[in-house]
Amino acid sequence: MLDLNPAQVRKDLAYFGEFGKRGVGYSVSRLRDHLIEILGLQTRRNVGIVGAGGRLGHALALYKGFEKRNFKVVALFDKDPHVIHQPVGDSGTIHHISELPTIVRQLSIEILILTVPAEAVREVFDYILLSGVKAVLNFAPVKLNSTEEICVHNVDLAIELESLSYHLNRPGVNLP
Amino acid sequence: MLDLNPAQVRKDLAYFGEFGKRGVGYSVSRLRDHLIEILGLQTRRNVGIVGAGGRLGHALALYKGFEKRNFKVVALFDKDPHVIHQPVGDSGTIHHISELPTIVRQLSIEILILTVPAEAVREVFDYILLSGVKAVLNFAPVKLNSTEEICVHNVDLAIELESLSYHLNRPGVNLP
DNA sequence: TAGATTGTTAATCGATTAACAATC
DNA sequence: TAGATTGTTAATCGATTAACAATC
Repeated sequence: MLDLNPAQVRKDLAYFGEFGKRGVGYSVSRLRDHLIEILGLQTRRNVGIVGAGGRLGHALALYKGFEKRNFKVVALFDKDPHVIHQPVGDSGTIHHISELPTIVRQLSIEILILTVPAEAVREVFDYILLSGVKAVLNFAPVKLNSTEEICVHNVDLAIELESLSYHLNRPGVNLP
Repeated sequence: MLDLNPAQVRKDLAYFGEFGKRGVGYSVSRLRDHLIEILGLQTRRNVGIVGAGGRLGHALALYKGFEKRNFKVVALFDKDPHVIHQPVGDSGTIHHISELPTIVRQLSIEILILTVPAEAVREVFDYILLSGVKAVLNFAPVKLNSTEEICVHNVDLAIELESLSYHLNRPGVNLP
């Protein structure tokens, strides 16, 4: 499914330890447990959404898929005074971003999802750095770089479309 | 900004042609034009959203950022009879997915964005294959593989969080 | 013992980087 | 000519794959 050959799978697993028995194979359920452990997926992670007043933030706040994968949206933030105190689903009401550092610590939030417009990113990111959070998933079309302090994953929807546009121009170069 | 060295930039450009003058450098605006040409971003691409009745589909349908990057959402689709004929922004009303193949051809849609629940993916993807569209951006948590026929990019939000979870477990391994 | 499968070492391949001739 | 910068070839590095001993 992932286009890997057996040697590569064994090599990658070897990086973390020995999980199989020579001549026998791997126990699927025990291997699964090891992978959950390696990825840190045993413990539920608390997540906050910054820009929850926007449509994307709203959609993600109400998305049921995160709970199934052991992530829980526990707090919502926005800059716009009009949406503050608005309730969204069962993640409580929207807080002003100035409260972010305090609430992140109070609720042990480990990951922040950023869904603010490009213009707001710099200001909001300062609050995020202040909060001490170590992981950010950024949907704003502004690349944020990871540092020793904080790990950022950037998801830029327009770039995804641009990448598909490139493939449309050269048929046959589809495959991975 | 991208952590590339000069040699790598020259190498990558060389793959597509010669865009600079030795001893002088690159003309920024002409290089920009060449890159736009290579990525196929001169022409506006028509986009359809499948699963526009859901919150994510709805958010993407109303997102202003795509137009700025030369993509236009021209049609919306869903399976749910309750949302059919509902208007969303200025992309018209929501059509039933059975109309997808016809409308894709009528409106010259080149890219489809998939925002349906996991259970609906298989059924919907059959209509997509039927439509002959060559590029798909899939947000459903079900990996779809590219073929000679169709190029699929998968964006799985839960996997992004899981990846961040892994980094939370090993501080210092943040950098790219 | 014969067959199978792991973990690991060695060989291969491709991508990144360094070096340099060509050019302004 | 001296200095700078490209395009390209060669060297280096790392990742993938193949081979094989260890083990059941």
